Amino acid sequence: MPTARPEPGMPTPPGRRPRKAAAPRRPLTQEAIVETAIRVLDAEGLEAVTMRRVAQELGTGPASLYAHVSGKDELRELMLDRVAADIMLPVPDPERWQEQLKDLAREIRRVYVSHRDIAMVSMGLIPTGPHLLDVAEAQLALMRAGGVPKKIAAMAVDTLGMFLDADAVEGTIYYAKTPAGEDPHAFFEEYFGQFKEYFAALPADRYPVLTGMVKELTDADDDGRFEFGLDLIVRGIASYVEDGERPG
Amino acid sequence: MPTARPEPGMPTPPGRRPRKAAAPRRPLTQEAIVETAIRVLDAEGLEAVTMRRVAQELGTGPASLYAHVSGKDELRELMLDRVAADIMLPVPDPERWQEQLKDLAREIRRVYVSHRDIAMVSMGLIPTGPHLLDVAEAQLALMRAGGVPKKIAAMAVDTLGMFLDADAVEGTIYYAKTPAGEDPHAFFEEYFGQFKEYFAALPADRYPVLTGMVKELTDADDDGRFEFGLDLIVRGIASYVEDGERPG
DNA sequence: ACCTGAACACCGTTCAAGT
DNA sequence: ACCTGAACACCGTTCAAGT
Repeated sequence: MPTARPEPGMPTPPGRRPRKAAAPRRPLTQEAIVETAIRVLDAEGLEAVTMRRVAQELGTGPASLYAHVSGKDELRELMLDRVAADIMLPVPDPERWQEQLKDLAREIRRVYVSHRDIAMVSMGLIPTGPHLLDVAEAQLALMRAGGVPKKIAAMAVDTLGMFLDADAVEGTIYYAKTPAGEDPHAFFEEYFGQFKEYFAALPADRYPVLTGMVKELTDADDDGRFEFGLDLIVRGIASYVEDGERPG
Repeated sequence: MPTARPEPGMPTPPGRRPRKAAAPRRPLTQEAIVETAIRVLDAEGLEAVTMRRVAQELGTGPASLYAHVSGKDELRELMLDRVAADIMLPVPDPERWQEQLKDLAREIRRVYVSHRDIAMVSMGLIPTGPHLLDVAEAQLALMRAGGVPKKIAAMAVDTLGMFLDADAVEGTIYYAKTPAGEDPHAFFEEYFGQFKEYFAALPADRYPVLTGMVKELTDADDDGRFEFGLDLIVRGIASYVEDGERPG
């Protein structure tokens, strides 16, 4: 045992000051950095994931991260790809491709939302990470199995991705705004109630249509909105399947 | 003329040091702050719009802005609403509501994209500004004139908004990434070319479908993608119009 | 009422120096 | 090769003090 590391539980001998507080248990690796960043993300949201904060959590300074990660943007992309690994992918069944595509979209939503506002990273990003590409491959495989032309499938994977990103960001943004320490649900209720009042008080002469449907506009539940948009998109994609091309 | 302000063109008399460099020409108002912020946005993107930067542009310190604006978030919302004032709104023609809704979407896209990544502010925001509400009112009016049920119209305005936001953000993110001083078009060409190579080099056994349609995936032009998604959404909305409810 | 300087508590990234 | 402390050039917001 040539290491000078102190035995756990033993006090520091006099005059033998430890370097900082506690040496990082694990040597710094890209994996450890990404894991730690995701822990911070889950606990406090994407905004809290700073180079300094992640470094602190690992018991070092921010400069140390740059040996394993090129910067903040790369760290964010690595986090997203790591999260994408949790998305369960279907085995294509050409008979049921539309329902399978919807289920996959729901699964992506589930995983994204379970990691706060991680979807923000996906917005405007061309996927290059292995797991993100697995997800794209699965979507394309379902559509192609269903007879969707290549050109259409290529654009549809984009449109669906935009929808999923926007929905996940939209859905988590209120939680992100919840002041630390407050109950997110109660805050949300409060927050949303204010908007109902605001819309109801709008001048009817300037906004005749809007003020005539305040109830419909403010009652829209998240899941209903998601299912509505998803159905629109999947039905739209299906409309491009030429009858002869459809297997089964 | 009781003011001690120096005559323009005159040098500062000895021993009469001016407060800073030059006094702000206009007194600070919310309007002037928002205008200045939009000028910075147009020139350098949303990220460059900081309280300190806007203050500097107005010849003051950041603390001075807080008398007219509650903080950075409010300033961003005010900027978005100001920009939304430029969106030209249609007079509903029930016969052509689908084409009018598409045209309005194209107009929103045009205005958003002409102000860099301003759409980022819209993402996950419940519209409350007068001009943003005008736009929502116009969309709802078109759909209602076309016979779309209230409940559907309420959700559709949300879905369409998500699509427009995601598209505008997606479309400007590359420009936002262009290093200062470089030609955006040349950078974009370079940047995108690298992705083509990357996709072409992907392992075909793990990504069989994807690697079989690299051309379709990387050729997708922005406008084509937008029109595809827009058509999907508008056709989807139209499918909810009950035949009896349609005027004409 | 409005504006200010200074301060507080943060950022991402670089770099020379250490091991 | 990896890690570090210190520095650089920034952030948003608050607050006591001025006019």
